[in-house]
Amino acid sequence: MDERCSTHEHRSCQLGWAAMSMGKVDRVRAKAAKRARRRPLSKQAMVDVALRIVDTEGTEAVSMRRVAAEFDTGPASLYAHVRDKDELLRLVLDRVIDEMEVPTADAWQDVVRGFAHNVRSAYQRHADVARLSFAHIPTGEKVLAGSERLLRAMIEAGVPDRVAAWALDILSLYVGADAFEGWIMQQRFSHDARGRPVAEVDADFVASVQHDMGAMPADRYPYLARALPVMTSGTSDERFSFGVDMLIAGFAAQIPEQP
Amino acid sequence: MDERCSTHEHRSCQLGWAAMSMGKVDRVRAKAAKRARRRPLSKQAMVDVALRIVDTEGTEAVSMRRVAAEFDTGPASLYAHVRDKDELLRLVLDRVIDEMEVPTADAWQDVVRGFAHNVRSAYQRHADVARLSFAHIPTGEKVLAGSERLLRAMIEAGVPDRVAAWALDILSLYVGADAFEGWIMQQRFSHDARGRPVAEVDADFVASVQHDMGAMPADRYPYLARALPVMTSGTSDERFSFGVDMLIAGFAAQIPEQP
DNA sequence: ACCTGAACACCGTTCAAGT
DNA sequence: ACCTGAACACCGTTCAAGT
Repeated sequence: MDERCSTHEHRSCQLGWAAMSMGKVDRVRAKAAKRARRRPLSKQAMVDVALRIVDTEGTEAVSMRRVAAEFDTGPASLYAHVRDKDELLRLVLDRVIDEMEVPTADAWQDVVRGFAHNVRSAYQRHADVARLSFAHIPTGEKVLAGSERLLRAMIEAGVPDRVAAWALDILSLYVGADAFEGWIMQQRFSHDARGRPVAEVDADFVASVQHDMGAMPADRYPYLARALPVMTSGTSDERFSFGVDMLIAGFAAQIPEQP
Repeated sequence: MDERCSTHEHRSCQLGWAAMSMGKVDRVRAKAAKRARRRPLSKQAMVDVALRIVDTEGTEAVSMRRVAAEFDTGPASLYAHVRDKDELLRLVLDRVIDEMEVPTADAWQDVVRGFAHNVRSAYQRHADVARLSFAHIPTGEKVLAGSERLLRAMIEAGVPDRVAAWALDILSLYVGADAFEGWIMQQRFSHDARGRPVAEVDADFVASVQHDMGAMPADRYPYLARALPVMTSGTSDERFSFGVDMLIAGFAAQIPEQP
C-alpha cells in the first residue's frame, strides 16, 4: 500500500476523506492501465522472452519467475498458457528447430552432411539449447518435410529403409550432443575473455589437456603418448565434420552391391 | 531450544537452577555424542551418499542440503570437502567411470564394440549419470590404461593415429548421449508401470510415435510413410548397436590399403 | 583445517480468489 | 478462460563464528 502511494497514479493518497473508496477505484484504474500498457501474455510472447534469455545466458537462466517478471506479473500467470517449465523450454527448442534447413544437393552424402551442419549451426546460435534436444521428437510440419527430403535422398541412392530411418535418429543425437558439449567447452574457456574467436578457444583447450596429461608416463602408455599430439589437434569444427563423415561412411557401406 | 528439550539428552531442561551453565555443558556433550555416532564427513562418504540418491532418483534429485542431511548436518559443511555441487557430481561420475572395462579381444572392432557396450551398461546402472559426461575429460589411472588398450588395438590394425584418437572422443560422446536419452525415454514411459521390462517400454514408445505421426498425409510424404514402420522398429539396444557399428565401419574405411 | 547456524537470494508449483 | 497474491516446500552458496 505504501509503496503504491509513491506512484503518481494514486492521487487518492493525498486526499484525507473517502481515501478508502477512492483508493480502491484508483487501484483498479491503475491496474487496468498497467495491464493495457504491458505486452499481453501468450505462448508466443513467452517463448520470445525465454529464447532471449537462453541466447544471452543459457537455458539454466530461464525461470518462470524471470519470464513472468518481463510481463510485470507473477509466475503463476504463466501456468494458464503452459503446463510447466518443461513445456515452455520445449516450445523454445521447437522455435530453434524451425531455423534448420535441409539443403538441396545431388549426392545424398551432401544432403546429409549439409543437414548435420545446419542443425549444429542453429544450435550454436542459441547457447546450450541443444541440451533440450535429447529424447525430443519434433513433429512440426517443417520437420516432416525435411525428414521426407532426407529419406528420399538416401533411399533413392540405395540405402536400405531401416538404415535411412535410423540414420536420422543417430545423426540428430550426435549433432545435439556435439553442440551441447561444444557450448560447455566454450563456457569453460571463456571465464576471462568473452567473445574470442573459436580457434583461440580451441587452442586454449589443447594447451590445458596437454598439461593435464603431460605427467603421463610415456613408457607405460606408448600408444597414448603417440596419439596425444594428434588427439588435441584440429578445431572443434574439424572434429565434428570428421564424426559426421564417419557416420556417413558407415551408412554408405550398408548400400547393397548392384547386381 | 524448545524442541531440543524434547530430546532425552537434555536433562538440564528439567532443572530449574543453573539451567544456563548445565544446558551449555549438556549441549556440548550431546553435540560430541552426535558427532561420534554419525559417519564422519569426507569426499568418499559424500560420493557414496550422492551416488545412492542418483541411483534411486536421478542426478536432479541430488542437492547439497539432502546430502548434508544424511550426515546430520547443514549444507555449509560440505563446502570444506568440495568446491561446489558440480565437483561433487563430477566425483560421482568418476566413480561410475571406474566401473567401465575395456574388453580383451583379437579384432580391434570387437574391442571397440565391447567397450562401447560396457560404457553404456555402466551408465544404465546409474540412472541419468550420463548427463554429466558431456565435456567431461576423465584423467584417472584406469581411464588412461583403458585408452591405451583401445588405441593400441586400433593403431596396430592400421587405423591412422588421428582417426584412432578422434574415434575415442566420438564414441564416448555418442554412448553418453544414447544412455542419457535412453534414461529420459525410460522415465517418460514408466509414469504408471515401474520396473517393467525394457522390451515392453520400447513397444509403448513405438505405439506412441506411430500415433503422433499417424495423421501424416501419406501422399505428400511417401518416403516418410514408407520409412515409418521401420523407423519405430527394433529395441533401443538394437538401435544403439547399429550406431556403434556405423561408426566402426567409418573408422575401418580409414585404414589405408596395404601396398 | 574442519565444521556450523543463520542468512541471502533465489527456485517451481499450487490454490483460493478474483475478473 | 485468464490472471493474481500469497504461500509451500524447496534450492546453492556465503560468511562470521566456533573448535
